[in-house]
Amino acid sequence: MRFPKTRIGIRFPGAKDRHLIFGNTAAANAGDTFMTSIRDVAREAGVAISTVSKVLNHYPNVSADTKEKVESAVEKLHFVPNAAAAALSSKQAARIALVLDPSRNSSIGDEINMQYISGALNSAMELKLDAVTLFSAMTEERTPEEMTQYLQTQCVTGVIVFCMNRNMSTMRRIIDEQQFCCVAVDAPLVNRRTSCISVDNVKAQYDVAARMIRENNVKKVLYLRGSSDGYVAEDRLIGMQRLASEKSLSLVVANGEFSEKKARELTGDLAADRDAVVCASDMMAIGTMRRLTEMDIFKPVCGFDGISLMGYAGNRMYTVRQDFGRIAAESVREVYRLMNGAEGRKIIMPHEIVRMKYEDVIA
Amino acid sequence: MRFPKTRIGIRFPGAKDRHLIFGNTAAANAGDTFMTSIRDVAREAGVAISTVSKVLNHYPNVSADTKEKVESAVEKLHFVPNAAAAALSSKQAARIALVLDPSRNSSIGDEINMQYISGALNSAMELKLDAVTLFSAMTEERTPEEMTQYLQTQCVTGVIVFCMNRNMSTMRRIIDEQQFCCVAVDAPLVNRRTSCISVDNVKAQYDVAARMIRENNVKKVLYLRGSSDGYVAEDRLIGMQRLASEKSLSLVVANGEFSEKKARELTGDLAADRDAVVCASDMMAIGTMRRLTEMDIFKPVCGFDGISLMGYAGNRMYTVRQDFGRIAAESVREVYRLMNGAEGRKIIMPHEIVRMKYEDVIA
DNA sequence: TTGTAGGCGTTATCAT
DNA sequence: ATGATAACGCCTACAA
Repeated sequence: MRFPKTRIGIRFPGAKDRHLIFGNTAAANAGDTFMTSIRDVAREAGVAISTVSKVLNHYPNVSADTKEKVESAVEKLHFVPNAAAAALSSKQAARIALVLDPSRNSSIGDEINMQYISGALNSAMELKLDAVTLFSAMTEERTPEEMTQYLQTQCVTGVIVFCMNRNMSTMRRIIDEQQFCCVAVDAPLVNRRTSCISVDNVKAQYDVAARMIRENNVKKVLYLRGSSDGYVAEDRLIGMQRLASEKSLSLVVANGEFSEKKARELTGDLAADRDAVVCASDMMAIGTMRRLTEMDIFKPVCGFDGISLMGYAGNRMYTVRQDFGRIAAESVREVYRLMNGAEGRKIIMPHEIVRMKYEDVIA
Repeated sequence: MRFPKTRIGIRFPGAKDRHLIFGNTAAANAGDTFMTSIRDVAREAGVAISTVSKVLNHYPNVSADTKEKVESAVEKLHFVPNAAAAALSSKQAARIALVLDPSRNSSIGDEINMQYISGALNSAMELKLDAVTLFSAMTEERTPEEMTQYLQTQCVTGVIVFCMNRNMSTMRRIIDEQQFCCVAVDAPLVNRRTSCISVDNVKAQYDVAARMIRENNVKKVLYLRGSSDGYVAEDRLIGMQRLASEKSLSLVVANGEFSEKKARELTGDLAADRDAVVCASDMMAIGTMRRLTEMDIFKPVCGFDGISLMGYAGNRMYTVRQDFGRIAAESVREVYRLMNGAEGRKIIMPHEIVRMKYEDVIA
């Protein structure tokens, strides 16, 4: 037995013979996969391989004439360069990793993560970056050294962390070590090769609560804050506190941990003598509203994120809409900038105060 | 100017000099990235490169002694083989592509897609396959030739299509051409190198409707079918028809197109004289239920899919729960089988009739 | 059982 | 402006 048992793949008989007949166009062995290579293009265009490479990579110093010849050969042969070979040769892969946490609070997390993914993938495609998606569980179960090796192995040079929180020690080390270009979403981490991106959480929380308070007569508010694993919870709390002090509100703060369930409980315990409940996330807002409905009392509630589930949650609530797809797209652009040598920086994305209703979310 | 403008990446000064000093451990030029290679491992273990390779790939015919030496060297150096080089060299990449459609009916699609993704990625990791995710929009805007090239370029040998429908001509061609190992989810496409996987849609639709009918006195049912772009709609309809004829039910069928909105409308138009509404998807069930509530009448409704949004939709409804994560995991295992030479086949996954309530979906 | 050497498709250096 | 050619890191047929 010559081949290892665990190896994967279809055998390509004859693949090794191809060069005997120079080029592979003639080697039509059954089962062989035609990988039209740069060599075929070169032959078709009647130029050297290196010239083709120069055309493909938009080098200067190629005559318009040869350029055209090469391009038409490329077209004719449907040639697409082999990414693996390019990466191997240049050691400069145009490859980024997206790190997500799929296990966040189910419904909400799914919607947000899908928006992240599709925003990122579309943007990556435009920039001709290819992307692999990883889960935080996968990064955190590795040591920083293992993770570094893994990323190098995969020819990844840029990483976008969509779920950065204080418990992610491996990713934290990766960021600190600055060996890769990173973008941290919703976490205030910046260095020469790391940028961060988020909405202005302080202002957004302030804004949405202010809007709700302006339209209702509220003096005493219950604020359900998020857990402090994430970095955004503090900012949002600050926004709320700022509003409370400006408007001389009575403020009770409880930790709802971004959990619908926890918010339900806290609402039951603490909401009775409050005029309104401000929640640091939509899921908590939904839990709160639901509980209030069960208790058969009405109080204004507001959330944060702008997920479509809010449209199903009964009463219309104010919330902060973040455009997650756009944030992801911008993150990709930013990591691209970094990969081209730019310095890390902080990016603030716009937000919007909205009122979600069923009619708007239904398709 | 020597480097093309559009190139990506951080320069690694000195990278090309490394071989002058044989091996790269000594070449600690600033900015250089240490790619510990199989060569380093070989040196550390005092064996030949090919021997290391054999150990790594679990070839037989390696003495336990050298095997151990190599393995400890690997561990010591945190060595991880370079996937690009391996793929390039062997032309047998352990790489699969996941094709999804993120634009399906928002909420429902997000939840399902995330379950697909996480199920697939986890399973891929176990099998040491790496996965790239693509969107159907990306596959379908390419010609089959371009797509083929692209996949080869990316060293992809296996493809799982989670959103296969009759409009996807490019993927259809890819499947028919049998150049890649494919798994089609929810589409009855099988050939030597293509498997398909889904629940038994006929039986599932029959089961859930039967359950609902048994517990309510229903004689006349409105069935909201799905659009026929997808392959499952027909099967579900058949299941419903079978039940109707067995139980001598009066059956009215309308095309709800898997749309919540459409289901609302149809409910308004057609439900009045019906005893119950059976929907081919949860989203339609939600739309239906919502409309019935607005009309202030109650009729039993059942859905299909088992998404958690059902828990928010008010009344408890029966639905068919599919374990999308498990389906995805199984799909990956199947594509792995195919990549190892197995033949395509049809796989039926189990389903479950459930009644979703708020308490079950809240976290 | 272990080692040697040639090749995978591309990029980059250096002549021409 | 173009063309040889040596890497890139790994795999594998074949020799030892």
